[in-house]
Amino acid sequence: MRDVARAAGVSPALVSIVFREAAGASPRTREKVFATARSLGYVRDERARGLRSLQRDSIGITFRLDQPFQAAVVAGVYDAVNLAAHPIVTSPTSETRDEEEALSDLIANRCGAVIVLSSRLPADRLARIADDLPVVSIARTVDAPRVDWVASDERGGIRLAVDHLVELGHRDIVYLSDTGSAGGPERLEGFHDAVLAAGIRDSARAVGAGRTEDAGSAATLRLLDAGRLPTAIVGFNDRCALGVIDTLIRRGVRVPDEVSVVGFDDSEVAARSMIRMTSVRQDPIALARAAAERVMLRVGPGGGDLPAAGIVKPTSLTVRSTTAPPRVR
Amino acid sequence: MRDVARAAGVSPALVSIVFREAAGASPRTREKVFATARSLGYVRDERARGLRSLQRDSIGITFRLDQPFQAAVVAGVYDAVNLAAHPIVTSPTSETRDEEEALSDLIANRCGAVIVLSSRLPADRLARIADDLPVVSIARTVDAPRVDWVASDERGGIRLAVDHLVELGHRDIVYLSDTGSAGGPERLEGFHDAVLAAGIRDSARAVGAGRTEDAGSAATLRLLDAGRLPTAIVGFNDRCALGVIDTLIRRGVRVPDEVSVVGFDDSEVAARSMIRMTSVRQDPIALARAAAERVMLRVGPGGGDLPAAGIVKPTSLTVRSTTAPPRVR
DNA sequence: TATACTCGGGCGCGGCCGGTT
DNA sequence: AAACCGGCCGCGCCCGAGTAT
Repeated sequence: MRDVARAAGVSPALVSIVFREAAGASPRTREKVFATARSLGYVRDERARGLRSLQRDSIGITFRLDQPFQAAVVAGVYDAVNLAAHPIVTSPTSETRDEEEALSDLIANRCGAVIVLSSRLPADRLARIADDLPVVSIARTVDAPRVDWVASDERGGIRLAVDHLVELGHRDIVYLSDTGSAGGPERLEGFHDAVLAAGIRDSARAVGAGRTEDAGSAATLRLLDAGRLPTAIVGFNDRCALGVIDTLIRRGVRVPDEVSVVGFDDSEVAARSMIRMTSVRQDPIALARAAAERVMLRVGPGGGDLPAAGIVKPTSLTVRSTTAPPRVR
Repeated sequence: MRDVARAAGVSPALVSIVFREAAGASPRTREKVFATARSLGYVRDERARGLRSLQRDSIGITFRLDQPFQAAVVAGVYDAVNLAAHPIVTSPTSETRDEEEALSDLIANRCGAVIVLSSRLPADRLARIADDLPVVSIARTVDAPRVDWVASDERGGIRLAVDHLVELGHRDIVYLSDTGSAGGPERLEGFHDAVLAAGIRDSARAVGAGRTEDAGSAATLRLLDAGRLPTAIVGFNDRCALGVIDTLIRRGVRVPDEVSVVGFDDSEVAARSMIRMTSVRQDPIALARAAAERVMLRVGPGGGDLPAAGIVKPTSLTVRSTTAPPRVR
């Protein structure tokens, strides 16, 4: 900043004024300062800025690196946030880097608020963090004071899937559940609701599986080996459903001729590949936008006093080629 | 830190000493300070730390959010870097957030070095950045002074693919190229080399395509409509190859019975789904580790004087179910 | 002399002051 | 009155120089 001031022939204080877009500089000077800064490749020191400006305005995000859906949400958050007012700090998790580490990085950077994606932390842990700074959870409902959340209508989504299958004529339906994941309990409840509403309680059932291709594959193998293959399977998510399809095909079971399969997320792989999977769609951009608005409200003046809000975004069903009427026996 | 000092009954400076693991504190005091810090939920302010400690030791990374391969590399970098000595700052790019923005964030955080993944910036731009701080490029060779790079053996990878196809009996091979992407030119050269070496120059050719499913699909449609379908297609990457397979199947062309397809990256989708794609494998962990070592060398004492290094990591071929001998006509 | 601890200055910036053109 | 200057403080921490056992 000193260098820019010297090069532009003005005082450092004026450069500061220009960069902050504060009053007290002529348009001509503004342009001159910006120009010299550009030619010097100068960028304000974000650390010093954050350190000095007492209000902590940056927004931290934790997300899982290997989850494309979460990547889409993160991209959406960047688009929805006013970056000039709220710099974003990302802190990814992975197989070997857990959420606590990721959060601790955000706290070390003194973020003014954090957005957690599909957090698997217990509600009371999130609540403890929310004592210090606003927490907005995406794709995970949190029943805690002061923790906001934005999630898809998981219940309704599974219901769309079941209704679609019932309409096609299916009654023998299996839902592959994963209650350990964010949204898992809601999806399971949604399945039970839908099954009751459709009056197929005796022929439909849920079994535990998981959120990966391997989990879907293993669950399918168990169904095959037990000789209890249904006419339709609803996967916990697209990855799980992919494992189902893969395994069925390998065992010579045709999809959708013999077994229909529905996924959840409507991720790119469901849409693009030769899979053409019928899937429950949740809108990452809508989730991101809602969370961004909420978090900007929180870091704004008086935002700390707002009661915790839960925002539900609708889901829809994308019908493709892995669902069809059951074979008549 | 003041609060911790007060609570522990010591001076702030001593707390600093303890947290830095520097000499000058008794084991008893150390434990007491850590204990009170833990009970207060205190984490050092990363911004102030970086501001004061003149040596800029943090490592910035830019990567593309919607590229799973890059996500794997980022996870690998976290594992390979000594995080206590070198905090990592991530700065993702997306459809709407370009590399320059991402880099500017890293510069604003005064990173001591940056790792760029599959950068599409021109070499002279990277060189200009490298005037100010060490730059290590992953999955993109850079011919510039002071810019290190770590990349897979793209040439050799394509050659593995072509040799595999030739061994199966293919002569009529098309390579779908994308010279606009990192590694693109090398892969194209590798294709030409391999074709020459195999003596199939008259029947093999490269055509422009792209790096997405749509690009692969469009190129395939052009081949189909021109009536010039080869017996084997090598995609620029897995996503491109996926588009190829998808389009072939929809047009009633069986894979691999009528046309063999090879991808590049050996990403999760190639391995897991019902695709079972033969693909050239590059090792994200090896790339990450090499880059991490290089960057830690650079930020270390005397690291600035090292000449630029290019490190090539070997590729391999993962043979699955999308390649087979050509149909005898 | 060594070990344990304290003190004070300053990193780059923001924000406020009185003063000058 | 608007545009600008110079200076000072302090955000939270690091660190060299100092003090006390």
